[in-house]
Amino acid sequence: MATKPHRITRPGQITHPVSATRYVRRGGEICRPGAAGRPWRVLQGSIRLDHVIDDEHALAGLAVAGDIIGLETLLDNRYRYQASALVSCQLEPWYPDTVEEPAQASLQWLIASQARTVDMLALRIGRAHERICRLFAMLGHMPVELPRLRDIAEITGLVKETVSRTMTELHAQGLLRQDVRPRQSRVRRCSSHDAIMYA
Amino acid sequence: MATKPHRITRPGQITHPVSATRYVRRGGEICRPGAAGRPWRVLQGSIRLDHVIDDEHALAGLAVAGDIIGLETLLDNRYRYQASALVSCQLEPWYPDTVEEPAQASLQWLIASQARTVDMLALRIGRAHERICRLFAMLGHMPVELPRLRDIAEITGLVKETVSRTMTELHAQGLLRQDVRPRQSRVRRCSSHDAIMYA
DNA sequence: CGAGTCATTGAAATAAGTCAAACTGGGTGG
DNA sequence: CCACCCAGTTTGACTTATTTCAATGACTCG
Repeated sequence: MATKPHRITRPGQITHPVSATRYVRRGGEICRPGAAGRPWRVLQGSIRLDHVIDDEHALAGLAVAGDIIGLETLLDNRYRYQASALVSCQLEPWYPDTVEEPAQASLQWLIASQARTVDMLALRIGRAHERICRLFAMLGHMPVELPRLRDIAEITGLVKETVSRTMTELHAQGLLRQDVRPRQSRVRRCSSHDAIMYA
Repeated sequence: MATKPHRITRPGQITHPVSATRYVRRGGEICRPGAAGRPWRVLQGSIRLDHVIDDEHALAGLAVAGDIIGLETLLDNRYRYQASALVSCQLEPWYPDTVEEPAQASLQWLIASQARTVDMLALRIGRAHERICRLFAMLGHMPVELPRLRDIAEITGLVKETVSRTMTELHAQGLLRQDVRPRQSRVRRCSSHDAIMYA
């Protein structure tokens, strides 16, 4: 707080809504189902959405730069999915464009959502290295920061060991930049305080 | 024809448009991307949606009884996906409920779409028999008519041989009704005339 | 420094894919 | 009307990519 003024870790404590850009580090939780909140636009990074039911979680979607998450909050102010950062993310609050006709806009979101579904499904067929490369393509080619192997595994429907071996292979083939390795960075113990807000 | 009056096998030959209910037989095409059309409500049966690009097709979604397909036509009157009947289907034209606020309704569709995505993704992880059983659960337990093995395979991300073997297994375990076998019925040569309309 | 998570590696087990061949049954055309 | 055709299905033998299980190393964070 002292070194980073205006930092807020709890929703509802927004101090200076001048620029409410929100930074979430790799592995951090962005929102949880049932919690109150608003939609966000992803400025940077990539996000996984999970459907959580009885502490079982199932992959529900991916969001990359430009996408809007939490649209369902427009309905009743509640998140339906858990969102967590695959890599470090930058978000900004998003408000519906009142200029555009609401129904039209909603249809656009629907179409975008369905298009994303096609890509997601494709991440679960084919060989391991195909799946992983396809994922990287979705997240933006040549990522500087790599998602956790566990995340990659859960998204592609592989196990983490397979992902690890495949990544090693990809490195050997020069398909990944030398410096891009997943080994670094342990995800901070997730205590719902991973979000860092700048005012 | 003698025993089943009013049966028509070619579109364009609608005789009595009193009820525009549309019947499509297993394997039949319901709509194709780019074509003009309207939304339909699925009354019976189940449908696969495919994203077609350069005669490559990728599974894009599933629709079961109660679902509405072709919502995107509200935007520009054009279908985005190819829809074909996994099993024989009954459809009726669907019109947006003007009573409900459009944006609200659109959000509901979006939420439904995302929920369906979760289920679809689940069809591509786990063992073959788990995937297939999960699919049947989605399509409504204990289907009387079975989708083509090829469809089951493409939806679950397996190959048709694996599906065939697994089905045999399921039969042996009594998990499928004796009379429910996929072997019957060859899908009619698909010349865009598979729709059957009743007046 | 320990605790815990994440990543890596190896060896063995196996479920699923591949390739090939035969069967099936309903359309279709002669 | 019937033989043929063909998509769909079934089955077998073989291959292999991936999972599983287990153990170790690496790095963060408290």
